[in-house]
Amino acid sequence: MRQGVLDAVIGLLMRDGVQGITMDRVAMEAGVAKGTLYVYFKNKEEILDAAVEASFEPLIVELTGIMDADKAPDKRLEDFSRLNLQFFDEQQDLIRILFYDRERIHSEKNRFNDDRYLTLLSKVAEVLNEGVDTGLFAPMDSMKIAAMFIEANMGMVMQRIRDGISGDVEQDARQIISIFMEGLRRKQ
Amino acid sequence: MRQGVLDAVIGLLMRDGVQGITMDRVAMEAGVAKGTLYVYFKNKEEILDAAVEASFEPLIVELTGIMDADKAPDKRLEDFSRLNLQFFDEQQDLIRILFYDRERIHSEKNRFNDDRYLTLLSKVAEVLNEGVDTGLFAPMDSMKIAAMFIEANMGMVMQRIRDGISGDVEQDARQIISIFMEGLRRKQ
Amino acid sequence: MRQGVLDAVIGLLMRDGVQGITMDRVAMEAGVAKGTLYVYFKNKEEILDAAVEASFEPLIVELTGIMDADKAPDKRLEDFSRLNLQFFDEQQDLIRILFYDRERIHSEKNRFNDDRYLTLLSKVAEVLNEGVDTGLFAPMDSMKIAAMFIEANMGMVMQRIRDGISGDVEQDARQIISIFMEGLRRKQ
Amino acid sequence: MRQGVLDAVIGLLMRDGVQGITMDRVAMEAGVAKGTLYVYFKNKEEILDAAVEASFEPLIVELTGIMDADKAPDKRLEDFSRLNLQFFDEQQDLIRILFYDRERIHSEKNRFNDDRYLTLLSKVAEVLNEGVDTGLFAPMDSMKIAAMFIEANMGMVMQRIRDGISGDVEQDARQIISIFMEGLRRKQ
DNA sequence: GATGAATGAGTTTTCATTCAT
DNA sequence: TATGAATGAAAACTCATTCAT
Repeated sequence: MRQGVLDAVIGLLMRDGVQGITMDRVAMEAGVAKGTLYVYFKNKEEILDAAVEASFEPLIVELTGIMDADKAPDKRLEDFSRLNLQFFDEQQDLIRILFYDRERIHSEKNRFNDDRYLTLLSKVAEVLNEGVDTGLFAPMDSMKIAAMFIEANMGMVMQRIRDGISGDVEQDARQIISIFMEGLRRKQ
Repeated sequence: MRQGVLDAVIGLLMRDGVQGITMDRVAMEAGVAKGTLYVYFKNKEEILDAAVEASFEPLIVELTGIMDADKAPDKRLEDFSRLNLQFFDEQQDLIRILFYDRERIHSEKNRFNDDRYLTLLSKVAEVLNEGVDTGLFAPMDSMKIAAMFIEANMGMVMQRIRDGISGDVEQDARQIISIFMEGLRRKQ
Repeated sequence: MRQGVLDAVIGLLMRDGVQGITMDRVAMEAGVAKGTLYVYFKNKEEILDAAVEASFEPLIVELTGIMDADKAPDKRLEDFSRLNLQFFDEQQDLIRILFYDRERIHSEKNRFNDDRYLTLLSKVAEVLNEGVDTGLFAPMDSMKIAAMFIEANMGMVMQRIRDGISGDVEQDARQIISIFMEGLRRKQ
Repeated sequence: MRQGVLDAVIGLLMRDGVQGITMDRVAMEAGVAKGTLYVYFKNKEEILDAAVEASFEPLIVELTGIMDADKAPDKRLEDFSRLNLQFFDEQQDLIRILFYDRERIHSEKNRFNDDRYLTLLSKVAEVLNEGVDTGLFAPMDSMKIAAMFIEANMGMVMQRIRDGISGDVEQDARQIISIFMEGLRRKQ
């Protein structure tokens, strides 16, 4: 039931965007009565939050798993990029939710989203630090670089979407890693 | 008058976010009657768009100028990063608007924002292409890299804000450029 | 407009009681759109409070005037009783509101009603004190006696209503005063 | 079970007032399922009525007993006042219920409350009549005076509560009786 | 008897927009 | 131009009641 409602929200979110979400529509889409929504969720905000949470859960879990994997740091970052691109290729409409989500990141109300994002951020920073410790990377302010890395990945995701998912994931993931590993400069 | 209304919207957007914008509040903040808003703007959407346009106009103009400057491509990218960081250091509340704006980028309604963003994106891509042409950069899919670059810059901006604007702009700008130029890998 | 809404509320309150008040009905009765109600009042509670306030305003004003009149204290109390009985004879449906109102008096939310009631209470107590000062009354805890006096008057009002407004006002007012002046005991 | 539900209602009534009563809350407070309430009571109204009935039962029983006691009428009235003050000193939150109850007295639905109140009223009137018959009191419209007496007692109760239960019960009870017996006028 | 999930009609509230002045 | 009172459609939310288990 709860899950059914969340699925309905995700569906509507994908189809009509955040502004298109009304409790009426959610109820209809979920095939329950409007009042039922309030049995499981306190109010609209809570439904939206739960839906966003639910839709990114799998990605977060997998990305976190990757960050903890037993591989070289640069390989893990590459896996991160690959998985990220894949996920949004398949769920590109979720981008819209992501932006909804991101806006909330900086709102005072929603600590949870902050936490989730920040946890991932820290995980990436840890991997960068590992890379520094093992002599793979030069010393850096790892939190800032982690933020850059995540956002750069999202930039690539969005550009792919604008292009209509052109090019394959593998190649774009390597492209990201190549830049972060080697920079843009031509090697002579 | 028109400008006063736009300033009011910006103020509200900064203070309360997109959800906090109502025509009532805009009118009150601008010190005009609600009906007056409709003398200058067709509807709410137009007001929002115009306000976002107005607030990012200076940044866009300057960034565009930088992209067209007569400097080496890598220097121009460095200037881009520096200006970007500076702008958001001074106007960090505008971040909220940015997210509003971003969400709209992917909505079907708002061609303008798309255009503005895409124009900048193209400008950056052009610079990258110039760099490729002059042998400074290796060949690349310049639109994707441009998207990554812009988003990576925003990642840095956001991390700076989360840190409470720690570290100076100059250093962080160089950090971004260093990564995109040289990558993360330790030089032996 | 505001007044029209209040009149509508009073009308509904008299006809259907507090529970029968809905914003829909109020709007319909007042002949305005539902939304208009929210132009003049913040919410339902405020409308109810304002309506109760408005309906007792005349009585309060007159009773206050009587308490300040230039007459002997016992005469003023007699006038109080007479006016009170008269008012509720004419507006007996307001009794219902009064009871609604009284409930609110002791709720934590509604300071205003408290104030209004307490002001009248103090006025009556003052008159009693004057009577004590001039040697007309024996010393007393005037606030408590004032409360008793007001409530005793309301008891009479209610019994008159239960009886179907039997007996004339003049006689019942004198009855009240006679008790408070002379007590129930038979004079030999 | 039934009693547990009634206790729950009383508790809620005391804590949050009439408006705060929902079947949900009653069920939760009583520690039963919502549906169970409908096994023992037909609907919400019946629950409220039964709860009010239950809470005033002890007072009513005792007051009635006092009215039937084998004492002089004025002594019985004094006992009435004393018991009344005591009861509400101990249960002052019940005042709220009383007002709820009073509102209902004048509604068409609730015959029971009316009956209960009117029974007490009649009892008091009977005592007054006895007093008249035995030559203790002057002739009077005993129902009206009974109503005044009861309400005057409630006025004292409420003033005591407003004062924070100042003064002792004994003294205030005597004060009420003194007024009804001798009036306010100074004895020379 | 007891449950509690589900209901949906009814209610309050919001707010972009209009329009007579 | 400027106003601001009025609108009403749409939205959020409440809660007494039912019913299959």
